[in-house]
Amino acid sequence: MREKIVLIDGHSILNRAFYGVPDLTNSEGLHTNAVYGFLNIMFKILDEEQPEYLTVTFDVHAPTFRHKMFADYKGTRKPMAEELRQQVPVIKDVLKAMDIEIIEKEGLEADDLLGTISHLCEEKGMDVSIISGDRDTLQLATEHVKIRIPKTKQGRTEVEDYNAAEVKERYGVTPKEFIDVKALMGDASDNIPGVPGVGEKTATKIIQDYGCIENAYEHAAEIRPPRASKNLQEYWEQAKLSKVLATIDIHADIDFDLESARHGNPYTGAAHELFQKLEFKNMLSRFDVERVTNDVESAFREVTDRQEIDRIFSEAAQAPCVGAAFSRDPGNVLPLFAHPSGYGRIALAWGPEQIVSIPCDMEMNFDELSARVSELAAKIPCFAMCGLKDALKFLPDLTPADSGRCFDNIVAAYLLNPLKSDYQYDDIAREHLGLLIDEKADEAAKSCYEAYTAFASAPVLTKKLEKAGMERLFREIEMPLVFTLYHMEEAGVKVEAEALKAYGDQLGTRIVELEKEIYDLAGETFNINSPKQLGVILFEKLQMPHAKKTKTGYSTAADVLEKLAPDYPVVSKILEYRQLAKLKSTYADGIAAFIGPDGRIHGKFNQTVTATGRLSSTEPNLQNIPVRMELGRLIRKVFVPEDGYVFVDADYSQIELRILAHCSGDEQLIRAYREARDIHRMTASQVFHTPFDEVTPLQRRNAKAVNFGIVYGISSFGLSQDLSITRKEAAQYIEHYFETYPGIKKFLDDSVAHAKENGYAVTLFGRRRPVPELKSSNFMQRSFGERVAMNAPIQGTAADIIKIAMTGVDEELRKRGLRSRLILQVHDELLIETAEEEVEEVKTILKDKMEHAADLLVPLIADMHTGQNWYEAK
DNA sequence: GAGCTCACG
DNA sequence: ACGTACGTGAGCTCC
Repeated sequence: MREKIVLIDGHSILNRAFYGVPDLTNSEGLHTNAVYGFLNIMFKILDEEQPEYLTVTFDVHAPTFRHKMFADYKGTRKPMAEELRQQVPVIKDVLKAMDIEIIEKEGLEADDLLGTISHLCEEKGMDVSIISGDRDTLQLATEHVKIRIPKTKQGRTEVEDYNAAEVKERYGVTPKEFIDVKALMGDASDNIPGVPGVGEKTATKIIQDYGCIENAYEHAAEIRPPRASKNLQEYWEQAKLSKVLATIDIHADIDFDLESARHGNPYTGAAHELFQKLEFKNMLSRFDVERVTNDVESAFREVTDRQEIDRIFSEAAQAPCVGAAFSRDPGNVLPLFAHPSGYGRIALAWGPEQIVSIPCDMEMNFDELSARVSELAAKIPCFAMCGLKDALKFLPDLTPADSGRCFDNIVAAYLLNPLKSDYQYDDIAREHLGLLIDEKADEAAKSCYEAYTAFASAPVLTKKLEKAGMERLFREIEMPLVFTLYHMEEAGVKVEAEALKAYGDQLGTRIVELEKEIYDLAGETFNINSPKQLGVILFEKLQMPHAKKTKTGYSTAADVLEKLAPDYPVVSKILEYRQLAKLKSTYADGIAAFIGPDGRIHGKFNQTVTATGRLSSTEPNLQNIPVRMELGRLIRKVFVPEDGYVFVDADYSQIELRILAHCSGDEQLIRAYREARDIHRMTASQVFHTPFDEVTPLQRRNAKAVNFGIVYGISSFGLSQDLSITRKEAAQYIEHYFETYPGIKKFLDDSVAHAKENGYAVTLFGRRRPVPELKSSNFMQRSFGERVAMNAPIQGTAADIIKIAMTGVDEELRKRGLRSRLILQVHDELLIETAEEEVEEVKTILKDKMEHAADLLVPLIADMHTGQNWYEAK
């Protein structure tokens, strides 16, 4: 049995994969499609061939590819796309992690490496498979050297195989003759000139007749067509040069040690780690978890003995840092002792060898156990958990005053990279500790892992935060906020269930009426909620002119329908139906489902979701309750304070524009805010060259839109859409705007330049938002990155500021022993459920904390309102 | 689960 | 020329 080696043409396959696999990115924004495709091809080949040896070759400096798809008519080479370039070091890392040999040698092309190695191996009596996307390598095919060209078709990989016989069959010449064919026909992408006037057909014919170009040259007179005959003689030197260029060197001077190419077990721990990071989830099944376990587990202990538990708590109390994890234990046979929340086990870690998991049992229920952890947490220098907010309910000894000694590893990981979709402890362990967690571990071991991760990653994360200049952001804004958000969620907001039900019923009645009217006008019944069906009715059956299309069909979005509404009564009805259906399903019925037994909604405020640093709100979303339209706004009447309380609401006046004024240092804008001028009117006056007092309402509205646009990272197209004006007009507005406020132009340019240089945008308080899109070779993506780079510092700074205000307000209310509570945040607005006798004091506190949350070059203004419900207070 | 639509700042 | 405003979450349809 002949031994076998697989040789992979690294760049060529990576390139194939890049263009064959749709754009994939992991949650950190790293492009991964080429790496993914490469590995798919490699695994397929390895599964099939089971070779004894494996090597991947790369060109050392490969700014370009030889493949034709990159060549333009001049034969020059296009630079590699940035998204692909990024992935070259990644695939090399992956291969290294899999213990797969990589060969690259300065001054040698990958083809020459492939040729030489395959020749060496064949001489040793081995079979060789060369995996390449490049047909140039076909000249290397022999009886024992097989060229395998993968094709990615609709996600499936098919491979074309060529030994010498298949080359002859397909191209009519032997592999050696293939070189001569190429010497005659040339190859623009490889800068091989060939002989003018000789293409593939003629070249093949000539070589079939004469075997090589030298013999053809001797018989040049006989060659037909005459054009080829003449040119072969005239360009003979060029033909000889072309043959040299086209010939792959099979005797290159390289050190090749077969043993180091031996194919062992590629499924290593390091590879597993990388695959997780790249989020190649379906490839993880190739890994045998047993092989990638680590030795942290050997320190794990499950403890049930009372005396032992006592010893643990007294030992941990002496430790500088304790990591903890509360876990739900679905396998617990004694759910009796668990908390109603499901928590039934607590793990603690206070050293690399000190990792214990304590299940609840008949001698200690969860409340007792957590009470001991609470005491412990309140007296040690550092208490770390992956997700502290949800644990605070069981840690009554921890107060906001202790936040400096608390460490939420998830919040820290979020600050370091806010683009991820979630922050599980095992991801933190892998990313920040290089620790792989055995997915098959039982609950006891998993809780140990989580506690250990909290304990061990805290110093690592701290270091990284310091290095990124985010330590104060973390310590002074985010960690205190954990407590404030916990307080807000605990407090919840009272909702009048009956009134909400009545509102929903009212909507329901009207919806039924509208449905009937729409079906009458349409001449048939259909599902109005289905954009697909609606599109067919409007644009095919009723023949309305369709302005826009989506990927899948007609657009039926509101802005399209609004243009049709004046001409088609049915469209107005559909718009009204849509509005009401939304209000009923999302708000009336949706919100009602979250009212708890206490008559209140305890929605979640998420601290680690948004890219910019804002909070997000879920279950339900309390940050998008209707306000712009009166009918929707009425819903706010069911959000009420407790008896004896009123709502005090405050919202920042134009906080983002004020931040822009501060950050840009633009003198005009700063002066305007200091003088409390009407900013939109002033902008209109200057941009449209109109005296301040003569600005029309339309001009002011347009100027307002420009101001908004600036904050979003303005584009003439976006502005023109928003204002329904031409792009040219929009561009003029912007141009005038920047002439008026040169400081702002400079600030926005600088923001983009900073993000391009550093890879992230940054807020006034040091919060970072990575902008990987800026490196994209795709115009649209890159433009998006530029807008993000302009918007993120502004939106993010506003988020920083209101977070400071929130903790300030929450802590002040508590410090003064008031009964009033902060209950909602809506980005630039805070709502306080205020005890009637505390109203004046609360208003003072709220206004003071909001307006002095940051010291800017312009005043921060919070507008205050009170009311008996949210509708009145806004 | 993706795509569309629409509610908010 | 390219096709778009920035940031979210939820309900619905349809594959």
